[in-house]
Amino acid sequence: MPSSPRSTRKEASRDRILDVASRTVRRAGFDGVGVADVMKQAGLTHGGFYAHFASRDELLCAAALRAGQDSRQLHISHADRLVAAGVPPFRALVETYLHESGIDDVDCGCPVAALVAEMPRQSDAVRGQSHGLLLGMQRLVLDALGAGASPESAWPIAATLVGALQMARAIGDREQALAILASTKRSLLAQHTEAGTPPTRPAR
Amino acid sequence: MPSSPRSTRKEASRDRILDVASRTVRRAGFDGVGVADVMKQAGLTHGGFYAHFASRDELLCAAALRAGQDSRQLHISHADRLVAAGVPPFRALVETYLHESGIDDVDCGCPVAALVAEMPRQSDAVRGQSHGLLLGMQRLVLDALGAGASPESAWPIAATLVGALQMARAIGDREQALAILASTKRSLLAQHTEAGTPPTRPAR
DNA sequence: TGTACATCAGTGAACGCGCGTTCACTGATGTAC
DNA sequence: TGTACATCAGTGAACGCGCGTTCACTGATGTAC
Repeated sequence: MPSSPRSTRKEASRDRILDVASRTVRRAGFDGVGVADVMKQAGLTHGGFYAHFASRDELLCAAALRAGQDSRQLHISHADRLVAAGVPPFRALVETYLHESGIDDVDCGCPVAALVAEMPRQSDAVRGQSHGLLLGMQRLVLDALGAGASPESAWPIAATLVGALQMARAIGDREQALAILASTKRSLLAQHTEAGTPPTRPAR
Repeated sequence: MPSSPRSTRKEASRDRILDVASRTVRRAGFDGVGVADVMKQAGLTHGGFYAHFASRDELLCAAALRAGQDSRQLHISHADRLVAAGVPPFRALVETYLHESGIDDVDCGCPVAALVAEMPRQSDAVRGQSHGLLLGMQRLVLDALGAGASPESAWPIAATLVGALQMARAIGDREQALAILASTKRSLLAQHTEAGTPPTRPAR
């Protein structure tokens, strides 16, 4: 099929590499991304890597970006389904983010929860991309809060979501992990159920 | 001074190694702890390491334990000073944990914030110690909440503290980091200021 | 008090291994005539 | 339609390096007589 003007095969390879890397970085962190391993999982040999990326660091940047896009899309498609079924947006956010499946499906989960602690140690370029991930999460929360919410009011909520997911994953016992998710959901929903009132009114 | 019965010199070396390792693990994560580097910072050569620990993994266990003890002690001494000055215990917890200095002084800060995302990937032994760190933090929050609080009610608060500290550290901009800490403090204090009422009443 | 010896903490060279990166080469694809 | 050639994605061996771990050895400390 010689229809495409410029090589689509290389693009397909790069796409596969990025897909593997974006899952690996969420499962194993920035430190856990190895060039040879990612290439192998993408069905290639490690030598060809530098035809796609100038360095491992460039891969980390691209993987962080891709991870943000993918997880955002997955989150929104799930939350929107709840909203369409009549669930209020904020509750849809909380139920989606703190869903039980987030404990196991780490490699398609939230990259902020996976990477936030490693961000300060990364190169300038990777920290730049990471900053974008944090702002993306802030935006996600703000959208769920509705028009009246102030930008800063998103941070405590984002922090609670991220921290709870991390802890649920870190606790060995399954039952305790579910208890963490459940009590965090309850707490967040209790704070933001004053029907229509913009939450966490900033003291001015 | 031949007073001590059994060698105190080796114990002093081990103590120095552990002190370095407990700070390193909080600054650079489990992955960032290198045997040779830790020994060098402790004023020793790497060859002598295995006279003190059976393996790097054993060092990680001991370092996690020490980090938990040290940061707990530091936290309590700071919070108790506030309580002695008339600050309510829960507010003392929040002000201490989300103090600005926590952004910079990573290597004597909370090991849960530093390590939680890496915990699931560690060996059984290290995950065991890590579990202890999580329970230690739960206890810290419960103590600040007072007698009436249920154990599960500590999790959302611990998650919020951990997530906010991580995000403040990860955001490049100083001003934004302080904004995250400030808005999280406000949010937590607003939730738990119903004067004496046990917070986050679990729906039974 | 002094000499001989055992103990023990720490040294530094060496090991095998996996990593990121480079590079000469292969083999397939697509173009030129 | 067919042959010759250029392009290009990917291969696999090789590199230098730092890691965790091992081990023969050193030099100081403390005990025995």
